[in-house]
Amino acid sequence: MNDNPAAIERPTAYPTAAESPKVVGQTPTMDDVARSASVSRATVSRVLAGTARVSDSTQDRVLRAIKDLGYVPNRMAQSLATRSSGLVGLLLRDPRKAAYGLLHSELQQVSDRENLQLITVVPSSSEASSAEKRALQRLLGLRVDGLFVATGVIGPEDLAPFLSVVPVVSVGRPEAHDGVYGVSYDEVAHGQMAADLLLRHGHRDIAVLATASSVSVPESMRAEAIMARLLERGATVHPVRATTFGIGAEHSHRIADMVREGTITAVAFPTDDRALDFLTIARKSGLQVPADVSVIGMDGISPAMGMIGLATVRIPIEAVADRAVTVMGDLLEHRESLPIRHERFRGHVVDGATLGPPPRKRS
Amino acid sequence: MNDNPAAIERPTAYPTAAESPKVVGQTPTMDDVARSASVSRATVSRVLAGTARVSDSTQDRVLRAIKDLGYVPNRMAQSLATRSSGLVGLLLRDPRKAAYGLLHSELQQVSDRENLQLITVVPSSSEASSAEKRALQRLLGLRVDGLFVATGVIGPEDLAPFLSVVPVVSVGRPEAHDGVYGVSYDEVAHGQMAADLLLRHGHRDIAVLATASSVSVPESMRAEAIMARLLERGATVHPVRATTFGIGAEHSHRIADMVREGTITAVAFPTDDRALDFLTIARKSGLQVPADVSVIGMDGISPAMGMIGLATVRIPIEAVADRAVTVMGDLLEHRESLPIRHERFRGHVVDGATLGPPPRKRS
DNA sequence: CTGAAAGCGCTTACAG
DNA sequence: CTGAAAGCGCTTACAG
Repeated sequence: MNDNPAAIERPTAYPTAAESPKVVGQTPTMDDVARSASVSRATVSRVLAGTARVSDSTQDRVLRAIKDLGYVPNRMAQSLATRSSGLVGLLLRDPRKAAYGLLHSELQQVSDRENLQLITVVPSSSEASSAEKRALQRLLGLRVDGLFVATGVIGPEDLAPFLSVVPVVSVGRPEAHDGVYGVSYDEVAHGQMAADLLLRHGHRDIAVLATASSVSVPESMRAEAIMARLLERGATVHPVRATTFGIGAEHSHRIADMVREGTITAVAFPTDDRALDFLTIARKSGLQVPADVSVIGMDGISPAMGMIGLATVRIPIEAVADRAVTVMGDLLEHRESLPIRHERFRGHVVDGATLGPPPRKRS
Repeated sequence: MNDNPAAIERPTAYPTAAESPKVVGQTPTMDDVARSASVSRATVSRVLAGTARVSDSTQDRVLRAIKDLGYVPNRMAQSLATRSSGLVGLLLRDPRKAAYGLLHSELQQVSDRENLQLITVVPSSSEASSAEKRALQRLLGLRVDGLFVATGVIGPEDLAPFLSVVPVVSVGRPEAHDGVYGVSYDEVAHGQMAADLLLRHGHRDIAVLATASSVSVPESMRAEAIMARLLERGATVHPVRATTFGIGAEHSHRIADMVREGTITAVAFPTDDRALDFLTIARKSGLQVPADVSVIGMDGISPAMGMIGLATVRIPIEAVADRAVTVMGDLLEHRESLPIRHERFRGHVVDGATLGPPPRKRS
């Protein structure tokens, strides 16, 4: 968990002020407000809801009391009474990944705009599947009105029991259950875009890092699409199989060797991270990019990417988040009338400094 | 919001299967379980709580019924009855930033380990201060038992009214209210570490990008600490004032000019991002790093950083998250007896390929 | 070991 | 426009 040796060091502690500043008071309740404003609970509730007509003077008194007491309505009680939490849950896979971070941020923005209250739960990454189930339970226990699932491991079978209870939108994951509305990336198109860009630069002998689908479905889809397109266009494909999710340096070395042997003039990766790893290793071993080999990645999210100049395909996270929230809004309004679909959005190619024409044949 | 032109494009839609697979059923309630198991609600509750003794046979019947009905206890009702939500809220600033992403992930891990149920709310970034207040309300409305605040903008005055109601731990932000327990980074030490590293490499004429404290308190603290240490050690400091939060290319160009003029041999940045920007610009304009100028950043979080080889100071996010959760656990157990402190953790220096000895004096 | 009942803090017909 | 009362789905003394 904590591999930072400094963590063990005693922290600098600055004892401050006194103990708890105030007496620990009970949170004021609607009854307190009612009493303080000399009205009934019902009236306070009405003022809060802003729906029914309330005379100005009572309204004022109630508002004052609320302010004075620092009253915050208890949503638990509200939702119990109304049978609706007003909350939309987000099951998020891994906040450390830039793509998920951006997705989280975007979903949040759009939800806010649409007046959906988003609350996020992250399954602890250990014990992936059971953790995701527990996180799911947490959200369902909160009786969220809707659920965004942006996480890979949880299977349709876990989701199925709840589909009839709460609208679920699967976000940014390629595979989707028939009973679940899906909004995701068009990974096949992305693969084709990457392939086409390499072809356009004149490459014909191309390595592709092909992640096993057991490791990552999206990565595998991308790689397969790249290879299919290249073959279709008559290029020669040199697949390099990756069977680990982590970035394995061996792949990068293997590919560097292929460059030196003159077997390939370009290489495509299913993620920017993997491409970056290759770039680092290639440069260290004296290869020039793009003079000796052209490189393209996929994702386009990391802010560092632009500075490095890596060519890539930018996945349309913003569009996906936007659409997912719209769909959720629709589902919440007229649940049964919306036919379930799986929508896929495509991003755009980002040309970069890692792309050039193939080097002349070495003699 | 959505600056991706592809977003407008019609998505590929794959209509799937049928409409909603099942009839929309009401979520089963504890009463349903009780009836199905022919016991009272109280007994179901006891089985769920696992506290009181229940005969094996009833227990079995209840468990069966729960499974059969797919019963998930309504936490809203539970917390209303127990006056405790069992939830700890996290107010998170910006999920897009790698440092926050990692913090989020770590807090999640540790909370899980400590059996705290973490739920996260992100203030929509627009209208910073009021959005944060709304997000705060959302969490308080949920009657969280504790609150992590990992966001800069919200002021002590907004927090104050709730301090007596719910334990608050401020995480990773340097300034902290006297009434709030703080666990953060020792930015002063970090600044000194960066300064010392440059000095150790023999540099004496050093530029420091100094962010205004109105822009970012942590950045400003770091920069001030770097400069103070350098001066203390007899080096010549060339401050470059930054007054925007975004990365301004002008600063990088200015610093590059100072290198060419021979004014400085090294430069320190208060964030890796800013350092990266300089690296990019410096290299484009023909400067060699570290041959012409040494560079150090601060943060050490982005995965790309290692590949680039940027020297930096790695902030101890893991240690801070770990400690923050421990503190929260203590506060939840024996609230009044824990004196409020502000603890600061220090990270460690990461030497990198962007550091070298000062170039010989140009003639 | 088990059940009846009160109560948690709200909302919402139903009557004025 | 306003209040009394029932009910949302649980938990927890209090009695058996």
